[in-house]
Amino acid sequence: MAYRKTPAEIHRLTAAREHLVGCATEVVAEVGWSQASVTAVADAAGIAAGSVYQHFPSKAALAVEVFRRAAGREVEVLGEVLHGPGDPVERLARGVEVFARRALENRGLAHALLAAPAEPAVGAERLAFRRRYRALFAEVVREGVATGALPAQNGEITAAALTGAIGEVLVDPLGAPEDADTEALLADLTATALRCAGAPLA
Amino acid sequence: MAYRKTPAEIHRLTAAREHLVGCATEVVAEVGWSQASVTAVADAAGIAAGSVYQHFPSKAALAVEVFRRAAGREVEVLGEVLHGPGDPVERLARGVEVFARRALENRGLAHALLAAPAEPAVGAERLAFRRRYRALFAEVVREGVATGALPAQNGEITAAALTGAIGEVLVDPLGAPEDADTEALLADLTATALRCAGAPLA
DNA sequence: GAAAGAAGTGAACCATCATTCACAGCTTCC
DNA sequence: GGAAGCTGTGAATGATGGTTCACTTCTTTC
Repeated sequence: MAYRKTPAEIHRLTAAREHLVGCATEVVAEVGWSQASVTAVADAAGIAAGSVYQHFPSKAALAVEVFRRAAGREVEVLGEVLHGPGDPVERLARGVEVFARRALENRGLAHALLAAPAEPAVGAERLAFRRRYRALFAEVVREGVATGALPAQNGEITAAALTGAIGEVLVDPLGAPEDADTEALLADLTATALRCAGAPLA
Repeated sequence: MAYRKTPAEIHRLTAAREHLVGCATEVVAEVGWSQASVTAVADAAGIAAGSVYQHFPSKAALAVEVFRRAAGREVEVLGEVLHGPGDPVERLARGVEVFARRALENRGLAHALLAAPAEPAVGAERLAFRRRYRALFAEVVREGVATGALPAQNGEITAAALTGAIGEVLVDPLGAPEDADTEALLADLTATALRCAGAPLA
């Protein structure tokens, strides 16, 4: 009598879940959290509203999953660059540039992750991820201070400042449809970030 | 038959409106925008929920008024410091310090103005005010570049970075009930801001 | 002091959505 | 092939909270 899921069925279910998360991410990137109703997301995924609850216990849980997936990718990429080869200042510069470039290449999503108004659960997640960005930056800053490439400073504060500065500089461009000169923006942002950490001018 | 408001009555009305705005500000500072329902605000002001609509056409209009009043004061104070006496770098340092100190002295309100989730109308207002902060900072940075006290840079970008950096550095302390060492935080934040603008170390 | 008009009240109204649930359609198992 | 159990459906449900409105209370005017 016991009913056991066949591998194919399991695969179908997880695929459906992945598809739902993917579609939800697209909807959020396009219209923001506030407009991403359960109905809108379900429609985008081609399922009924009620079916969302086969995969997630609540809308908030789905939203958190969407956020974690997308933000997790960014943390990972940033971490790889910051832990990669090169001296601390170089890595910091590349980290900022890569982060900003990826945001500008995927504006809708970046805006949703960084700035768009969201329900409390997502807000909490945003805070948590900001701490992770901060921790990554703080590490590199402390390294730079240790090697003497950067002046003595409170690495945590500098890291928080970097996180905030990057977000704020990007907010306007993220809202605009197309930026006139992305490269110039990236150069200016990177330069500002380096100054913020006290790196000598190139 | 024409009914004309007596001066005393006009005064009473505007006083009631002021009182409402003041109470709403307190409520928002204490519980945030999301918890500040019309009923809660009306209760705090000692009036009925319906009476709110004698003074404002909608809850959003009241919220915007609350935001503008409070944020306007900060812009004004910051502007006075940044336009005050002293060389650009000194003024920048004092501006950052004064801004942060005021925020830390009135944490609830500062958090509501800078970071707390809010309805779209308030979000738009927040963006507008961030542009004003940015414009103020940009002015001083450009001055500093002109006098040679600061290295060549894109003043707008630096100003945006300063705005974001200050906000981000303050977010955590604003959430905490009481900070261990406010003065150390202020010193670190100011130092970071100066580095961000490229000012030589003190 | 009485009529007329404005402000104040708060319970009812209404719109919006997340969530549920009775039912239909498939899959598994024997 | 048929019973049992799981997934999918989408209209109904329910909670929330801003807004309205018939009514009361206060103010002005003559």
